[in-house]
Order: sequence, then structure tokens, then C-alpha cells
Amino acid sequence: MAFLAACKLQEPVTIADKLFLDLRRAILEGEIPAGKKISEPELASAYGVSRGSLREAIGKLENCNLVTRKPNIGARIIGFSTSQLMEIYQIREAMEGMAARLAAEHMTEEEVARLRHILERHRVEIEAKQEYSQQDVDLDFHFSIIQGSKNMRLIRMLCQDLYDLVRFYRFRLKSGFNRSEQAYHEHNLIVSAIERRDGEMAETLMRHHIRASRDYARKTLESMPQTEA
Amino acid sequence: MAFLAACKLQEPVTIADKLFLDLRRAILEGEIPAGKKISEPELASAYGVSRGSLREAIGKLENCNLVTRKPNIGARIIGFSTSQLMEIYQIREAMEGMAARLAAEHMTEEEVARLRHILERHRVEIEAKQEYSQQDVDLDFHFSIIQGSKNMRLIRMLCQDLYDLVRFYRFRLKSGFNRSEQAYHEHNLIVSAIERRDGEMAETLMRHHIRASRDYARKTLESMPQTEA
DNA sequence: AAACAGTACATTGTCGACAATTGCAATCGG
DNA sequence: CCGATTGCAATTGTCGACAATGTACTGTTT
Repeated sequence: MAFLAACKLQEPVTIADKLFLDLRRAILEGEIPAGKKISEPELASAYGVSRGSLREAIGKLENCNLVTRKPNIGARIIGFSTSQLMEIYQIREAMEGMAARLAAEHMTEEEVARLRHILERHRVEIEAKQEYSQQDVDLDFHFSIIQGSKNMRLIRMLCQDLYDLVRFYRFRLKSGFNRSEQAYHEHNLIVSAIERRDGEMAETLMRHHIRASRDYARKTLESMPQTEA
Repeated sequence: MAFLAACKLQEPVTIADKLFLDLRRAILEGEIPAGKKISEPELASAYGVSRGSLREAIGKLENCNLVTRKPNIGARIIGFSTSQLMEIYQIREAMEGMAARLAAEHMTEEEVARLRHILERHRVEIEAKQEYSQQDVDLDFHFSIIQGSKNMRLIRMLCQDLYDLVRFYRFRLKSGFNRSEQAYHEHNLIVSAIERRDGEMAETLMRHHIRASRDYARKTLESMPQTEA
């Protein structure tokens, strides 16, 4: 997944950083269940590090919005709720819409070509019905456009803060969403707009795309109500 | 300033939290100059706390985007540059536009009335030519709309992460921006749209307003080029 | 004189121990 | 039998000391 490599630019040099990446992966991939309370002594001994380093790592996880802390009480992994997911979609609609507009203005020709290539990969894997890879390709697609905006702060806010949450939810709802053909079609329109350097259209199409994803997710979640808080 | 009170809901109970708020205020109000490197032993003894607590506070400052850290090298206060400011305006355009749309849909009648009252305060202080209060009122205005969106994550991202930066820049460029009358007019249109519950129009107007502020800031900064990195 | 190497200093990262606060449980009183 | 209160255990917050890394200075070499 080329997705993650470019996100965190610096490789972890300090113990707390390595621990942070380990824990983040563990949370995103569900090894640590959602909503679980973090016991500092327990985790510290489990990973063989000091409590101080662990606390520093937890602080970084808090920035990624993957854990919440209350003073004198402790830290716990975030839970997932439908309303939270809808909130995230709304924010993505606004920010990725802007990202698409900026990408249409600022992407280099080579970057646009790479984007078109990602889309091609998407089509191939739809025909082969590779469901997991489709999700990775989807992330790569959105990630490439975000990077194409060239707005460093927008990139950081989306890739570091928000997309960890997206992956968190996506993992726990995986294979429930079978909207790939429709998504591919919408992606195709977006890339075309970017190729024409039509920022206004790219933003409109991206917002439409994310809103459609949100509506689909809401309908899917309502039809299978085994969501625990 | 009612602005800050509602932002950080919990009062600081732990030492690191108090230290964090102290340092944040010191940075935002320019007591600590922009770009300055933070010496952990120095600051720790200056505030009479341990280095551990200070490091925790610095971690929180990093989340607010007010300091940047490099491993084994240290932390420094962020610098300010025109391009960074333009990036922030772009993000605000997207997110606050969405906030205005949601506010038009979700604000209670009482909240709308309060918003109209803030606008009235704005008008009074323009006529009295109270320049500082105008900036506070402006923050209150935008903050109220953001809160009116009822999207908790959007509120957190804007009020905690982005608006610290806004205040950081605003303090250092204060009284250079004399756009109050125009801003008041635009604010007025936005409130009217919200009162009519016209989300689409509220978003359009808010985006226009922020874009106009950005253009004005850019022009002002270009005409007085004493911006040090 | 400029550049490199080595050493000494300062700063950051890491750790284990102590203090303060919270949550639970058992006991006491109604 | 139920509720409140007090005491205990566990967890978090805080601190000072040690180790590792980066930095500046000096002395030597080309």
C-alpha cells in the first residue's frame, strides 16, 4: 500500500515513535478492540518499554483521534458510531472537495497521469472482483488527489488526522460496501475534470461522490443494525 | 472573550494542562517570539515544573500546530509565512463554508437570535471605531456559526486545531486589516441566509466572505513586505 | 588557510520511583 | 435489606537521574 509510506515522511527513530506506529496499526487493524480502556502498566510491560515512552505514544495517538483521554481517569480507544461516521463524511465532503479543486489547478502532468493509472488499476480489480484491493485502490485514489492539492496543511489535516479515522471505520465495516462500480464511474468523472483542469467541476464531482458514499453507508448501516456503541 | 471559554470545555486539572494553556496564551499573544527554539530545561525551571510535565505540554502544543518537533533536536515555535496563511484561508473556506451550511440547518432559533445579536455588537463597535474589539467580535461570529453546525468533529478541528493558528497570525498582523465595514456587510448576508434556513446560500456567502478576506490579506501583505521568515 | 577529526558540553530521550487521585469493597448504620 | 462512609488497592500524574544523541570548539593535518 503506497498509501501509508508517503503519509508519515520520517521513519521512526525514537522508541516512542516506533511504539506509536505499532499501536496505531494495532488499533486500525482491530487487534485492540474499539472502546477498550488502555492500561498503562499493562501495555508498557507488554511492549517492553517504560511508561513514560508509552504515555508519549498515547499522546500522539490522541492527535490522530484514535484514543481519548480524561485526566486522572485514563485513555481508551475510540468507539464507533453511525453519527460519528456521518460527521466524518461531511468533513471529507468539504475538505476533499477543496482538495480536488486545488488538485485540478496544481497537479503536474505526471501526477495526473499517475492518477489515471490508479483508476486503471481500479477497473482491472473490479473486473477481477478483488474486493480488498479495491479498498486500497480507493484510498490511493483519494490520497493522490489530496496530495495533488499541494496545500501542505490540508494534506496533513486529511492524511494524518482524518484518514486514520476513515481507515478505522473502513476496517470494521469491510466488505459491507459493494459500491465499487458506481465509485469507479464517479472517480472517472473526477479524473476527467482534473485532466481538463476544471477545478470547479472537480470539486462538485468530488463532493457528489463523497455524499453518495455517505448515503450508501448510512443505508447499509441502517439495514444491519448490529452496531454496538 | 466568550470565544475561548466554550472552546476548551474542561478546566485544567493537571499541571501539564495548566502549563499547556499558559504556554499557548504566551505563544498566541507573542510573549514567546515566533520561530524561537524551546529549551526544555530553561522553560521547565522558568515555570517551576518538571521536564516531564513540560514535555507533555509541548506535545499538546504540537497538536494545536503551534510548535513543531524534530526527534533528538527539539521543539520550536512555528514561524509565519504568507503562503502558510493562504493555505489556512483555503482550508477555512472549505470547512467554514460547510459549517455555515450545517448551521443554517441545525441552529436553534435562540442560537440564530444570539448570532444576530453578535452582529449588532459588530455594528456598534464599527461606529465607535473600536478596532480590537472588532477582531474579537469577528472571532465570536465565526465561532458561533461553527458551533451551530452541531458537527462535533468539525467543531473540534476548526476551534482547536485551526483557530489557534488564525489567532496566531491575527495577533501578529493586527490593525493592519481594516476591512470591518465590508466584513460586516458580508456577515449580515450570511446571518440573513441562516435566518432563512438557506444552507446552500449560507455556504456560498461564507466561502465568498473568507475568500475576500484572503485576497485582502494577500494584497495587504504584498504592499508591506517586512515579513521576516 | 581550510578542512577534517576528536573531544567536551549541552540537550533530548528513557527509565524507575514517589505522590496524588480515582474506583472498588467491605463494613457500619439505618 | 439497602444505603452511605471509610479504608484499601490500583491507576495515573509528577519528578529527578541516567543514557543516547546532537553540537560546538579545538587541535591537527594537508
